[in-house]
Order: sequence, then C-alpha cells, then structure tokens
Amino acid sequence: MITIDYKDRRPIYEQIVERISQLVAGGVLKPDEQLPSVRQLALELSINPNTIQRAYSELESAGIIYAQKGKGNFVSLSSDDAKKGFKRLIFTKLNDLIVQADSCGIEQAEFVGECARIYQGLGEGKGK
Amino acid sequence: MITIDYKDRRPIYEQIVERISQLVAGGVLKPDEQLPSVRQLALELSINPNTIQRAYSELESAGIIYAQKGKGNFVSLSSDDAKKGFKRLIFTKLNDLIVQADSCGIEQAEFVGECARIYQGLGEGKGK
Amino acid sequence: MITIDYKDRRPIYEQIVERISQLVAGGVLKPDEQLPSVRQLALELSINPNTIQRAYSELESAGIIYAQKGKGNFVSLSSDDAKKGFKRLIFTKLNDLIVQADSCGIEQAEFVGECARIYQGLGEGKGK
Amino acid sequence: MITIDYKDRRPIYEQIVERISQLVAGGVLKPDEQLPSVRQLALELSINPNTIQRAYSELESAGIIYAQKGKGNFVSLSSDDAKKGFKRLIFTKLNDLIVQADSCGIEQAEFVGECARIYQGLGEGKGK
DNA sequence: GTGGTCTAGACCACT
DNA sequence: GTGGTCTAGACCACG
Repeated sequence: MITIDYKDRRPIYEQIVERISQLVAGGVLKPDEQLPSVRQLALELSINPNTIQRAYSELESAGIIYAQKGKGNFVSLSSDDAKKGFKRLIFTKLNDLIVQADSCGIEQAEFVGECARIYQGLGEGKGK
Repeated sequence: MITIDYKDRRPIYEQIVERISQLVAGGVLKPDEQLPSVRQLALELSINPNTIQRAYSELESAGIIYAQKGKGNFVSLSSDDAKKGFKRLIFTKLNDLIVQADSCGIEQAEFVGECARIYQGLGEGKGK
Repeated sequence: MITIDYKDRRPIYEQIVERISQLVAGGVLKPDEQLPSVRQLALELSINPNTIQRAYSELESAGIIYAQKGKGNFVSLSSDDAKKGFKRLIFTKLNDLIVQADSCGIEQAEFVGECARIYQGLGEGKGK
Repeated sequence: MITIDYKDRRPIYEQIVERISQLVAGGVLKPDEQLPSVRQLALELSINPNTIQRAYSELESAGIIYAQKGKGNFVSLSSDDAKKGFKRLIFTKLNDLIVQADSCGIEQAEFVGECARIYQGLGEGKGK
C-alpha cells in the first residue's frame, strides 16, 4: 500500500504524506477509517517511528487526517474534498512547469500534444 | 540578466543554472559566447564565488557550457540543442505530474483544459 | 445530556468534566442529585469505564461531586457555588488572553468591541 | 528575549512559536531580519536543537518566517500582517471562552466589566 | 556554520 | 498499545 523509494531525493516523510494523500483522494482510504499506527507502519517500512510521526503530523495540520491520543489516526476528509485539494496542488505544479516551458519556446500545441502522448502511454499500460 | 530570488526555497546555484539554461535556449546567449567570469558575476549578484562556481560546474557537466583554463567559460550548445535538452527535462517532469494526476482521477480532457487556461493566462500577461 | 466530540483534540475525560461542570453551574444537576453510574454512563457513551472514572475523580477532587462507596456519585455544589468556581476559572483564562492581546497591541476598546460582537452572535444563534 | 516556562503544560516548541509570533507582531523583529540560528538558540535556552528546529518549521509553514539553507532563518511577514494573524488567533480563543462563559450564565455586562478590570490592572503594572 | 532529515531511545498522557 | 514530545547524535546539502 505504501512503499518508499530511497532513490527519490525527497525526504521519506514527504513521500509518505503524498502517498497517503493519494490513497485518500483515490477513495481507497475512506473518511473516519483508521490508519496503521505509527509504530506498526514504522515496522512495516522498517524506518524510524519518528519519521512516520512527522508524516502524520503534516497530514493532520493539512486537515487530511485527525489524531486521537491513545486511539490512533483517522481519515478526516471526504474523498471529494481531498481530490479538490490535490487538484489544486497538481495544477499549481503544472503552472510552474508551463511557465518554464513557455520561457524556452515550447508552445501550447506542442505541450498539449505531449500531454496526449503521455496519457495514451498510461492507457496502454493499464490495458496490459 | 540574472536575478536571484532569496525567498525561493531552491538553492541559489540551481536558480543560476536554470536562468543560464533559459538564456541559451532562448538564443540570448549564443554558441562560443563568453560568460561573465565567476568573480565578476559573484560581485554583481553579491553572493559567494563558490556558489557561481558550482552553478558553472553543473552547467559544464550538463554540456551546456565549457571552460577554458585561464580564459573563462563559454556557451557550447546551439540554441536548438539547448531547447531539445530543455524539452526532454520538462517533458520528464510533465510525465511525473500526469502520472500523479491520473492516480487521483484527473482525466486527459480536464488536464488539457487546464493547460490551455494557463497558456492563455501567460499570453495575457505578455500582452500588458 | 452528555455528548462526546471525537474530533475534539482534548481528552475525552476533560470533555466530560467540562460538560458536567456546566450542567451543575447551569442548575440542571442540583445538589445531592445522583449522577449516572460509571458503568451506565460508559455504556451510554460507549467508551471505556476507566475514562468515566477518571472524569468523576477529577470532579471529586475539584469539589464538584462526592462519591459514596456502594451508592454512587452525587452533586455536592449548589448551582451558585459551581458558577463561582467556573467564573474564577474563566476569568483566569481571560486574564491570560488579555495579557497576550495587550502584548501585541490590541487595546481595551477593540477587545471589548469584539466581546460585544461575539455575545451578539450568540444571542442570534439562540433566537433561531 | 525568549524564555521557557517549564511549569507550562504546553510543549516547549509551542511556547517558542508563540513567543516569536509575538515578537514579530509587536514589531520587535522586523521583516527580513535574521533570527538566531537553530544551534545558537538551542544553546542559549539549553534545550535540544531539534526542538528549536521544530518551532522554526512551524513558524515557516505558518508563513511567519522563511528559511534559507546555509544562511539562516528570517522574518517574512510585515508587522501588520503578523498582527492581523495574531488578532484572528486571539479572537478565536476569545470566542471559545465566551461560549463557555455564556453556557454557565455569565452575561455580557459582567464579562466586559471583568475585561475592563484586567486591562486596568495591566495599565497599573506598566505605570510602576 | 547553517538549515533539513533521520535514527535511536526515552518519557508522558490517554484509552 | 496509541499518539505526542523531547533528547542525543549523526549525516547531508548549501554558502
């Protein structure tokens, strides 16, 4: 359900935050569902509990999950809310990317063409 | 020609690398043209010469510029070559982004629509 | 009569203490009236009896209720006494808050104005 | 400039966050001014650098300060912006307090009277 | 020297 | 057993 890519240059806790956000956005984790405990997830991924704790803290202050002392961590957002938040995040990144693309002369037609090609690639991947 | 945004969270040397790459891709800096010396640029931007040196090193190992001992640093790529390199880089990032978008249910139509909207926004900005 | 908000970050026993204090201060629970038994209340709220026990202990050491072995827990304070205790508590918190407010430049007039606005909001809420 | 109250039940990092917020709100720390380094402040207060780091992280994600790797942490908000943020925070707490006060029968007149008394106390304290 | 991340291990409050 | 905080010490990237 959650894997860590040690080659990824981003910090581990950030990878976990993103992964769980996706699971919530994708509706795999439903509102009020309990997440694996800090210690259990730490064992599974064989990383330090503090790192999980940090990821969960970030998710909590982002309003995606809520914590109850002595009980556990739970999903707080509906899948729809999470999707909206995620969309905002992705479209912000897309904006940055297009600014860059534009600054070195890549035009809309070419950019959109590339999008189509990539989406098609994804579709085929699924079809396998 | 080159400005630094100290509030940008990315390292300074990375900002410089990006900016010079853009200038080459945009044809502002032409092949075999000499770049400002490490010391001069450091003075202009009032930052540590080590930082400039690092940026130039990265640009060199990316094949965008070449250094001649005792003479200076020079542009090695043609505008077109730089553009191609840049495109590869941007399209790789775009790929990652689309994988993410897809994984939380954003479909091609919506994604492309957002691209169009952003490009339009850029166009208006220029028109000012 | 008593409800628990699981999304509230405060411990459950504290919510119960506060709620019962309010009921006493508001005169809903009268002196020498019997409170629901630990087990019964635990069943009603479907939480651990230990948690109720802890709440009752705190209430007892605060002098708000008293326990009789084998019989149950009873209200000890009159509504007026409870109100006084409550007032002391609230005004202590208010003091802290005003110290903070003052330290960042909020003056009495503005503070009192805000109080009035909030009280008005409450009044409207009741009017519904 | 910053002191820690070990009797305070709140975590240390939270005390630091609040204290620095106040200093920014009060205009003592001005925009773009550099804060003491993580290690230095840790030494001064004789607490672990990680705890300071945590406080600074929270301040950063709240937009009150910004960090530059290798350089330090700097105030980002103007004193006015900080004041507004702080006001919102305090008035939220005030709201909670008034809800409590109201629920046990403290009326607006009495509440405001108490505010006046407290503010007067503060004034006298300063006059000394 | 500076911030950022991670590990290891401890203690506390709560259920 | 669960989350939350803190300490101690390490390593990396940056300037």
